[in-house]
Amino acid sequence: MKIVFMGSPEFSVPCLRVLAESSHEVAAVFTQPDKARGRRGNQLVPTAVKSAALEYNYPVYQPLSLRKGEDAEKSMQILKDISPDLIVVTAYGQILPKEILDLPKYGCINIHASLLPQYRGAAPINWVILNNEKETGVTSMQMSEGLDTGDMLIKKSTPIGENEIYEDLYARLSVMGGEVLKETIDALEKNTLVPEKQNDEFSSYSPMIKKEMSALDFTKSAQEVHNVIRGVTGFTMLDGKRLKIFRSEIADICGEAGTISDEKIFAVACGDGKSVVFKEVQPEGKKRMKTEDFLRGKKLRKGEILG
RNA sequence: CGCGGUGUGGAGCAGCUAGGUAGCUCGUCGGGCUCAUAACCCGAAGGUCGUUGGUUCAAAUCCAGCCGCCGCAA
Repeated sequence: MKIVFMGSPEFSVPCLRVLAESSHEVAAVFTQPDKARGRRGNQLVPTAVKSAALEYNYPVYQPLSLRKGEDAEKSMQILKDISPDLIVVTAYGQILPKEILDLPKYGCINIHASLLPQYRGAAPINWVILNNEKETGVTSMQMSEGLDTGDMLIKKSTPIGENEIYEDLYARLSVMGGEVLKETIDALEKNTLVPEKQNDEFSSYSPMIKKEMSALDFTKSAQEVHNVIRGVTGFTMLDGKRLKIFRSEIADICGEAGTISDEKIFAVACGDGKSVVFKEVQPEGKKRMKTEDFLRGKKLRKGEILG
């Protein structure tokens, strides 16, 4: 088959590699435009998918939009010229117009990082952790006009560990995404796919993550604080400086909410009489490090207030 | 030229404002002790103080450029 791939972040890369290692032809790769990033000189940074695509010498297109403007028209023309049998989309970051959805013979297939119909939308991996889910997965679907509403094709689930963080899950689901894509395409060729409609009654939506959501509120329960740290990386203030928290655990240590309840292991008391123990942190201007390393250079006092 | 931080043995840091002996908490290695539990005691190795140049009798420290890492903002 002649396939066009659309994706942007690291999550999409395993899917692209699956296609690259298959017998199918990748005729083009669409990804988001390079973003200005960095503090010095605003350097342009390509997406992970672009970097990977260049390894295989695939033609890369980075339209600003597929829906309107000059880029959209050009893109449409490019796609028509290619006339792909299938378009594979995963975490592309743009909504495809119906015209494109209808273009390929087999339509467009999307790989989504949740067990649909739950957690449709942009940030399913963050939200399953924020909501303390015990299980999530990857679903492939035949794309339709709605956001992640298409008929489901293949679904794979995986348990979420108590202390597992967004990064861990992201990496795991990313690999699973590749596996699901492979199975989906194999089944498509053998014509053994059984599309299953999504039950909208059980659907839920996971909106984009906002920065404020990372601010830790220690008046909440330790579990809730723990989930924020795991799901979106927490941050708080210590000594007037910003401190990011990447990993944590819950411990039965009492204390006044928002104060250090055990200075030797960096435990902070929460609103429900338990504490979160920071396991991996990053001080402002410093590298990310394990708490034990952080504590070698920084002396904490019991009762010290955070936030 | 968006704002700012930072670079010191293997790790995390102090020292820099007021230039003059390389320090702390760990780790590693050797020895002792034997359960004091993130055990303790003694000893040792290990550093061109990011880099280049400048000032100076003397620079980790002051000045300038460059490189690296990072937070915020986009």
